[in-house]
Amino acid sequence: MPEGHTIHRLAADHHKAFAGHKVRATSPQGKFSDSAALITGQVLETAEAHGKHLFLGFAATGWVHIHLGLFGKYTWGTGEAPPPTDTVRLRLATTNAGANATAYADLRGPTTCTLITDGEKQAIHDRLGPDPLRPGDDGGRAYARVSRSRTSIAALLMDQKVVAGVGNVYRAEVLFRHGIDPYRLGRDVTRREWDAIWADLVDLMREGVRNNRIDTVRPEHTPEAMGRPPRVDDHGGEVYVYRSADRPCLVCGGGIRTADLAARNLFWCPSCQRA
DNA sequence: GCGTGATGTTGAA
DNA sequence: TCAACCTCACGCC
Repeated sequence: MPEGHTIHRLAADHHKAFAGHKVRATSPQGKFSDSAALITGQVLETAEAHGKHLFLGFAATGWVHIHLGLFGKYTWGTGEAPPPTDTVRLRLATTNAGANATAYADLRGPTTCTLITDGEKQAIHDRLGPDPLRPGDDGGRAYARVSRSRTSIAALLMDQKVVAGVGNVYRAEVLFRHGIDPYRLGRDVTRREWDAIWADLVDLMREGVRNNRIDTVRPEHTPEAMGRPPRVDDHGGEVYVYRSADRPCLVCGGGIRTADLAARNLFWCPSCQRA
């Protein structure tokens, strides 16, 4: 689940469910118990995302900083919350006992779930690059780094100091959509190419927030439009190359390749993506 | 029941 | 470059 679109969606969902409400916070799993005690009874003022970082704002107490890492997941529900399982790091629930349906959110498996100050939050923003999903963030700032770098564009896109929020799926897909070989060096990416990549990330990731999944295939290339069997993938969305090494390229019919790059799986179509 | 892998990041070697 | 961390679903006995 967790690339930037997931986190921005979570920020919006927290806002909708909890903003302006006193919350009840518990940590059945234990690691957040002390902080949960401080949060309980406080009003959630705001929820914000930058890249893959989620910030829940409680005026009196500071911010809850959450990073899902690779395994972190949220489960949402309305009505009476069932007894939490013992891996729930943080359960937030509304406190109104009246006629309104109560809401709860269970967080499991995050890399980070801690209480931080304004200053600590600012330090996180400072070390993150521009985020295609933050209005006003500037892709040109990312290009300043990309264009000076002898690192591959595939590695640069995953570097959160360069662009915040892109993960392994968007990385593979946006490079495919722009016909760029993942091993091309950053400094060999033109300004025009980068501007197109950035604009595309803005579109794709907004769509990702809307649908809560990653879809990158243009209508004319869907398996249906190409007369191929529909794709079944547990990640849920329709993609060109991510985890697709077992099927022909939707555009050229050639083989999708996969390789290790910096301990992550890379996917690309060598005939559609030229150096 | 056991082994595996996954949309991520950090910190030590 | 590598191990560590966090959780769960899936395939294969």
